Amino acid sequence: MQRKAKPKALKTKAPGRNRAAGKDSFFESVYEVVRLIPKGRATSYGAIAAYLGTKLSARMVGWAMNAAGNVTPSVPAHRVVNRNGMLSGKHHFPEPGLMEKLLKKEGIKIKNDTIVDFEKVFWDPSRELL
DNA sequence: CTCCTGACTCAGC
DNA sequence: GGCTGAGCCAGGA
Repeated sequence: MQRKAKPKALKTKAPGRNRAAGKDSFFESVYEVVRLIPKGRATSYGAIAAYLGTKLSARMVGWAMNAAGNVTPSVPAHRVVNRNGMLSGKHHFPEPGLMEKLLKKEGIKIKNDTIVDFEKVFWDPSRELL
């Protein structure tokens, strides 16, 4: 699925661009929210993105996670999964299986790289935090 | 400065 | 009902 036909430079000063809590980089905001995720819970990129105001671009959340392993303290990226509850980022971890391993350790059941009862462990920042 | 990619998500076919 | 297309923002080459 290659992104063909790129819409040229349409960046007409995105009207949104909501800087959550006035962080220097929206990355830090993502880290903060992820770190706030209670143990035994998980959230989705879209949820975090929506909380930050960039729900239209859940990709950025995942992108931030990419750098998460580079920041301190370590961000529990394993608690962040896609909207389906599937461990999409497990492939990006230092070692495959580490993600579900950590989740299982917290009490979350994983099956086929997918969180069982994701709705139960789902943690919405805009709902729990707000 | 320009182009691309990327751990997503929704809508359409 | 599964897959493809398209949109989003931001950082790196």
